[in-house]
Amino acid sequence: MRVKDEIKQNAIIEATVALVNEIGFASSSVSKIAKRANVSPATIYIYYKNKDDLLVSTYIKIKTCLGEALMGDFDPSLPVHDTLMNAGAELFNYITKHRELFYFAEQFANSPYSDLVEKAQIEAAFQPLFELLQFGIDQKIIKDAPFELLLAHLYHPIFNLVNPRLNPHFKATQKNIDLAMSMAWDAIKL
Amino acid sequence: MRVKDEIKQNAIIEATVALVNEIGFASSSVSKIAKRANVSPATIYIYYKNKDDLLVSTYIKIKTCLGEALMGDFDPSLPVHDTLMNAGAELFNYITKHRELFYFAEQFANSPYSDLVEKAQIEAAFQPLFELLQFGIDQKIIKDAPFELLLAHLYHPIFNLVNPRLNPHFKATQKNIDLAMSMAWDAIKL
Amino acid sequence: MRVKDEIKQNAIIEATVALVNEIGFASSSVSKIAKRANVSPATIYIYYKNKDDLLVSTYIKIKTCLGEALMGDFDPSLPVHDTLMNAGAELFNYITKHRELFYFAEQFANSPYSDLVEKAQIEAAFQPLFELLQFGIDQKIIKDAPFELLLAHLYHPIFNLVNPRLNPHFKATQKNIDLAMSMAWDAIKL
Amino acid sequence: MRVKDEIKQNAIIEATVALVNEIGFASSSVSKIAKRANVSPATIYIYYKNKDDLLVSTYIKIKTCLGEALMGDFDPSLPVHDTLMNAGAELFNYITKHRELFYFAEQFANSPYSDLVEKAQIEAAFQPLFELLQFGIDQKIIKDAPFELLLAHLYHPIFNLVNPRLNPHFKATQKNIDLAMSMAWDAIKL
DNA sequence: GATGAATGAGCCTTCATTCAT
DNA sequence: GATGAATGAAGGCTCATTCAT
Repeated sequence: MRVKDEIKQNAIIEATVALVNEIGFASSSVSKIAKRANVSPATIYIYYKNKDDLLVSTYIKIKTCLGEALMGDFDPSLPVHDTLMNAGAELFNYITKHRELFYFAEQFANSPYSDLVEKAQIEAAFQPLFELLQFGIDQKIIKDAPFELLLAHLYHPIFNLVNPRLNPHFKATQKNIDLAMSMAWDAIKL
Repeated sequence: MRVKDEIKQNAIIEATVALVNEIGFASSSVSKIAKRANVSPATIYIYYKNKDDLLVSTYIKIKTCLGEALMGDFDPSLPVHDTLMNAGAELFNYITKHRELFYFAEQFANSPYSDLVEKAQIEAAFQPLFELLQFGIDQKIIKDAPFELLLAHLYHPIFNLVNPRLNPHFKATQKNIDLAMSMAWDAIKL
Repeated sequence: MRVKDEIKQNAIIEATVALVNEIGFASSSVSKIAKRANVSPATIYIYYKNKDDLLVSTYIKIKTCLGEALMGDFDPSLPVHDTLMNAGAELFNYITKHRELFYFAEQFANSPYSDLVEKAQIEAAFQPLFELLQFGIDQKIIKDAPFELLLAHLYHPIFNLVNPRLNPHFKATQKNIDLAMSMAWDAIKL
Repeated sequence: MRVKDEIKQNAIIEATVALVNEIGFASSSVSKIAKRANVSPATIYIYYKNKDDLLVSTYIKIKTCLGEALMGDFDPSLPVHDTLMNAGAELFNYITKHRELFYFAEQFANSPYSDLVEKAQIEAAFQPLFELLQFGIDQKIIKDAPFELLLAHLYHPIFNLVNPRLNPHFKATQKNIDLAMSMAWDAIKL
């Protein structure tokens, strides 16, 4: 018998992301995705249970990747400040290099599809960051606030700024990014 | 006649917002909205050119309302800090009182429908805020950064935190909101 | 507004019956029926909740019609024997005149769709027949057997014989029909 | 090798019959049957040319079996009446013991699939019965009527009564079966 | 202005079948 | 012989929109 074809699966994922970015979430039908991936609609149902599964799986994959990119190389010997700023730079890097994936994830997270995701699964990928923040709080370097609050000020502005749908005029220059990160630090530092 | 019209139109808007919040954007069909509003599908096309127009108009209306609520009573005699903090509190108030409208707007802004909106039209509603920020910059009270950057740190964290889809665990207590606003001020103040 | 079009509805029913007889039950898709009825597939869903509803409704309509044809003019003054034989002739008449309807009903009754039918609804249409049989039993003209048993011998052979799928070689001559009915009488008479 | 084959083939047949009885004819897809039989869809195409062939073969096998069960031990020394009544009892026995097979066959015979069957092939299996009837006619024990007519009265009522789809309320007690057979005899005897 | 009927296009999914291993 | 992957076609149904009243 034939064996599942990784090339095919990747083509499906890429087609999904690309199409969603081009024509949006609601208009991206299974058959359009299939056509884009040069695959039969039925083939998609070999790799995914249904359309929801396809989208959710793609989102989780992206999000997990992002987590790894962000926190893959936390250096415990560095000061908290430096590590967080590095991660911010890394985040910006990742987004710039994988714009397609990022846009898809943003659109997904703000859509009702997001409700289908086991949130804990994603939070797990960000565990190291939580631990670092806790350490910063304990060391009285960072304000003693819930994680969500800290993250909302630390990284979310970047997410927001870098999204052309939300900030069409923003220029993602190095200077602006540095500025954004330094403002973020001002927000959370004690 | 006129009165009747407005009742029907409001019913349509309310149905749209409610349905989108319940079953999501893509699943909210015109006929479902019509049924929810106790109106014929055809009637919707009397008030709106098409489905896009219905959704876009609803979004713009909400966004304009929000702008008015936020900046309706800027008191030029108050310090910049106080005015911005007041507006933040007002923002939070508005969201709490009109959760439905807010959720709809967020989902809309992050969807491809957003691309259909003339952004300038909405920015106009926030002109007073821009002027205030510029004044703060000129007075060397606020960091000299592009408006988007300032706003991304000033109000966007609130938007983010208050959205249960993005932050399911966040408790919107007064203490947390105050904390968030004070962090926001730390971020933008010079 | 437009009003529901009886012509259209009849076209749908006729198309359903004709198609099912031609290409069979399982192959008769909604869109094929629609095409045959010169109607959009969507239109069918205005008149019927779904495919099952279309088929079940059609069956019930046919069965009810048959009941009326069979027992529409029971003459209480005639002997039981004559009434039953007349009804048999009527039954044969009806089948001959409405072969299409009959074949459809037979195929339906023996398919799993049949399970969707509220049997009581159909039995109601045959109440007069049950009463007549009971009268015959009470008068010691007919064997004292459950109704199903009597009917299985009285009319079911006709149903069976007249169905070319089950009896391709049977010639439905008057002589054969008369013979069949007289055999039926021999079976049930005391 | 050979043994293995037969096990697999039987699993396929059993799965087919069971599934058709459970979810009906039209919904029984090849892949569902395969899953039920713990076999790959492709495997079915090793044993059968296509889906039609699978169903038709299964039907013919059942029908042939039934013929053998019915007429396997005709005893020429017995009176015609006794032989026919015995066969009736045998028929009822067979149906009771192999309900699944019987239901499948009934559904099949009344569906368009039935048109694919070479009828002569099946009639052959019932040759002894025809000969016995002819003998009864010649001996002036049985009415001189076409075989179909005789059979329609002799055994068809049993088929009808015993099918819960057609007679949901009928109780197949020994008394009722005996009664049915005696009525059948009354119908055909001279 | 307001309506429910009507529609062709398209939705998601499964089908019967074949392919490559 | 046996398998699961792969597929174009078709399945039932709903969509955004227009028509006739």
